[in-house]
Amino acid sequence: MHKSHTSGELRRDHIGQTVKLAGWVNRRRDHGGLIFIDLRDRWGVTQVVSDPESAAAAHELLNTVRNEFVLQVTGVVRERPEGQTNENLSTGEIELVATDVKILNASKTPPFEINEDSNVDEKVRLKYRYLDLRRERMRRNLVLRSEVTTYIRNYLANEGFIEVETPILFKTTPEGARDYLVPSRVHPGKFYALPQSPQQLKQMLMVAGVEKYFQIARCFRDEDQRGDRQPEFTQLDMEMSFVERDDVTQLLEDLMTNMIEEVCDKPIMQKPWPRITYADAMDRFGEDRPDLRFEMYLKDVTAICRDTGFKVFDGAPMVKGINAEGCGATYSRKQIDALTKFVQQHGAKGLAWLRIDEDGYKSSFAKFLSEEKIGEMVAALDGKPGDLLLFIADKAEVANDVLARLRKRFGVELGLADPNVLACCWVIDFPMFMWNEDETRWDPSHHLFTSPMPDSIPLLDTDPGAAVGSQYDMVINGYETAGGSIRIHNRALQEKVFKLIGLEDDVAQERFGHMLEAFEYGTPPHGGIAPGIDRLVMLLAGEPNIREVIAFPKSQQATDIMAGAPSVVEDHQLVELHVGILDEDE
RNA sequence: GGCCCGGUGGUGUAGCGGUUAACAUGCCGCCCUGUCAAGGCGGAGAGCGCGGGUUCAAAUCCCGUCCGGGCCGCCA
Repeated sequence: MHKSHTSGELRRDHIGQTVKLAGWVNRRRDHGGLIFIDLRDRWGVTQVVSDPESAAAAHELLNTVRNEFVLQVTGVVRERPEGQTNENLSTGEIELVATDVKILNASKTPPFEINEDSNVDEKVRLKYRYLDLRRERMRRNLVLRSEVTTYIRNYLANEGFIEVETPILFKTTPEGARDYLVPSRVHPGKFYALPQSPQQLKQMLMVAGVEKYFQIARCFRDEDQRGDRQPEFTQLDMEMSFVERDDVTQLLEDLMTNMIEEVCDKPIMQKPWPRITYADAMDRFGEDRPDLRFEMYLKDVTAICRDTGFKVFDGAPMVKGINAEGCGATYSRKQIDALTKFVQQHGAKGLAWLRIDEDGYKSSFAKFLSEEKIGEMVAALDGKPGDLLLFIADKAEVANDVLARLRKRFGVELGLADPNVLACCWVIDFPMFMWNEDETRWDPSHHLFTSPMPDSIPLLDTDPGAAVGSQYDMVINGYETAGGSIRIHNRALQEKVFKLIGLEDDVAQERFGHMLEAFEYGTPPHGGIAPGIDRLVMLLAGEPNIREVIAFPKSQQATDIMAGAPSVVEDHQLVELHVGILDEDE
């Protein structure tokens, strides 16, 4: 080893010992006759000091080093002089007096500061990701991520789970997201697909009698990027046999609660986690992934708004509102106009607003309504002087969606959503299907293998829209961080669901015949869930996007800026794969 | 596919029709034995993503394009 200790571990106890450290020059402070080097490695920083008298050669060499040089320093641990300790440093009570210095490697001046948390263009950070990862923020995130996965592995191993790897080269499933395809060399014209998740494979493991499976699995979806979406991402994929919904949610809730309290100092807002039905979530939050860190519930005032004589309200299927408390006093007309623009961008026709003053109202719509109706609306939203009430009148989907976005916007803008708290909850009782207007058929609201709740099985024949699925989502601070369900384990039921979502028999057979057949060989009841590791670590780390918790993320256009992927390939490689490139100029 | 924001020394920013393109930091040199974002003095470093246009004059205005980011669509 090039070092005997790390740069984070030397303390008073080591005083007098001769040790060897190796790491990077974090900072150099040259006093002429005396040079200080902050030597950094993954574990911390230790101050090295040159002694020009007893170690002239070492001093000379330290004269020539610069930031990010890689050094090996041999020296004696010494107590710092009276009044010279550094309380910001875990090693701040001691320093290493260099007796011998070796430059293990020099470094060019880095393109940005490694030793401070300065803002740097993402382009530059991603191009030099190996330098970006040296910085404290990224180092901390890498460590946190490792702690999360290590904790999960140990916990699940203790619970009797086994980790099984599943193929990366698998089969296309066109009913999901767009697949990444890999051409087959030995089968001209045929393609593997990278898995969007190991869904089918983990169910096959249940057929295989594994009973308790997990995997830290890489998943691939060829869709456009967002701050919380990358083309490849990581899930804790889990599946269990002989379980019901509450067994799965209980296990995951225990795992997550213990894990979070072990690796993260953010408190969990409520334990046990609230369980919210889909209907309740839509009613109070307008969405199925509510941010529970603050209230500002949506209030349905449709009934009040009937027969008002105001066309916008009378004609709308739904009128719903929120109370931005205190904003009546603080929001300017210009800010309200910005909110109007915001809701229009998301599909609402307009924003009806009402400011409550001490002596009356200021409003975009009050003049069209009776004093009495306005009083009822204000009462419904608990409005008081200084408040700003905002209403959307539209189809239920639009009113809910837009108000949910407004609510989340206020959560940030008004500082209602405490970034240091984790509000975890379960959303349950999802509808089994969502009506797809464009294709005039039912779409599964989770995926095609989700079982209906036992009571809902008869509804598949009579009223599919009313059927409740066994799906459960784990939501943290408004992010969907896991989704799972109890699966169908019966061929006839699976075929019925395929039929309902418009999968022709022969297509179902071609794509999922292996599963249907497997269900005929003693498949146990089973279910599972898959938390997204990237989002989870992002929330624990308090980062604004998942790129910050992925060592080598892709850009928004799905490229690797450091290596330059994707790239052109040699013609002979294409020939081997029986692949040609279309000329798309026309 | 669409909308929005951004691209100016190595890095982060200012400048938004006429400037010697400014500031901070980093970098280089000299001085300096107790600093820890060390300090002092001096210096080098960009012609403003790229291409075209308007203008007497463009980093500043217009068009196109590339790149990064946010969002809509998309994400069973």
